[in-house]
Amino acid sequence: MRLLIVEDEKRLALSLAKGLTAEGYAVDVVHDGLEGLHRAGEGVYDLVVLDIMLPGMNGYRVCAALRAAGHDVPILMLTAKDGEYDEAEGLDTGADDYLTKPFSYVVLVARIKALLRRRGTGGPSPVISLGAIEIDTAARRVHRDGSEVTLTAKEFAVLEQLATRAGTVVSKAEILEHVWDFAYDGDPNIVEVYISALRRKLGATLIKTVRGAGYRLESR
Amino acid sequence: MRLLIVEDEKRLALSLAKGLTAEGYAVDVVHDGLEGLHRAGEGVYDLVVLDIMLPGMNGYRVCAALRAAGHDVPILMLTAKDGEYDEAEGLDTGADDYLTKPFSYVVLVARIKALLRRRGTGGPSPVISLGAIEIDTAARRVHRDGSEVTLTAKEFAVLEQLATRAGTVVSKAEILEHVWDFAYDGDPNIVEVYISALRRKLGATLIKTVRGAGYRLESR
DNA sequence: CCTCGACGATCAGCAGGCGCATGGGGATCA
DNA sequence: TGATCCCCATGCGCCTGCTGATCGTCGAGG
Repeated sequence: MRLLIVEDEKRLALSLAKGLTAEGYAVDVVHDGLEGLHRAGEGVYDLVVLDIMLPGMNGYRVCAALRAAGHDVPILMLTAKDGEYDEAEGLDTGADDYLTKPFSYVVLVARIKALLRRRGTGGPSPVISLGAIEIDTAARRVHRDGSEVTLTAKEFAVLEQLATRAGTVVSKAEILEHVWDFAYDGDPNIVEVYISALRRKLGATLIKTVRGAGYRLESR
Repeated sequence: MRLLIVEDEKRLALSLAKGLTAEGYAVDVVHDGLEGLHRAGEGVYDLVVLDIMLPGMNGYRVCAALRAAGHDVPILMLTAKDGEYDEAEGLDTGADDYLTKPFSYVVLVARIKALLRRRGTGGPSPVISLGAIEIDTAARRVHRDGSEVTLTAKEFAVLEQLATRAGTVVSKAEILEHVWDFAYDGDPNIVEVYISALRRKLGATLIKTVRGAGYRLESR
């Protein structure tokens, strides 16, 4: 699950990025509106946190431009409470939710999860069930034969990526793209390491290797 | 679905055009940067494949000019691997994706499909059914009379190529061009080797030899 | 109807690449 | 400062992909 934060207050941006990374999301940060538009346009993000007051291009215009280009990525807007910009305008341009500064971190995380849940399954069930394995994406917990398995943040992110596309082959490049952030430039071997860890914890049969193509999670 | 190819290497351009036409896209080709800019500016294309080294006007400038004029058509850039031009610069000018020569045809098609999908328009149906044989392109699985047949990456690629054009004759040269790199110049016998392997796994009757012309997959 | 040449099919063997496992070092958090 | 997590590096084994040689088949022409 990969997020983009477009926020020019460096301290706030850093703080959000750290917290969300700890939650298990892959987080990229940009400080400029135009840059934010380009990155969000890549289509690899599952959600965009978008400040309104930005250098380069303000948040409303970024949001409107994304929607005009046909992107339906969930957008959570941030704004200062003091007039000039207001909620209605934000929602008008196509934002999915809206938060007024200052806000508490837990509220932000709750809103993000709500938006992702809304997009993810459409229904109220954030639990993906695959044979003996159950994945609760909201609680970030995994059960095997009823007993809980503890996964690290990255392990969970890789599993989630495979699970949301269960039954189809996901290439190593795609996993890298969605789980790691854009600063990462390392060995694709890292994916194999995490696949290996997941197999050790969840059983060897769950994840199938498709040589030369990627990995596939059986849908049942 | 209409594509524009801006590429001055005539052989490569022709080859791409033929292959993509076979995939079901309508393809136009121009060999000059300025001409490419004009055509792309007409706004009738769903995607532009844009080489960087071009007579008239180089690819970066074409791309930048299109973006400056407000066009958001997806752009896939092509470039030779040897320095001077680099990825970052391409993406900076507003390209959506980027491919280094030499690249394999299947990779190119995958990127094109990914870009088009990102824009909301879906690709063709992933499951191809031919009599007793079923090909699931997303899961990379093939079933014969209901039971799964395991194919290697290359075997699958050859089969996929034949299947997308089921009922028509596909020449050995076309298969070579589409499945192997453009740079590949080995023994064309390799195609026969893979046809042989596919017949062994899927039954001898599925793939018909058209002597002197190529192979044909019966559509049912 | 037979012969011959060209094209296609198949097989075995080899080298290289891909995927997997493992251990260690660096960063981060309590 | 200890524990955990993440990433990198290395080595190894197996499978894949390709080559080259041989065998089979088709079709034309005498």
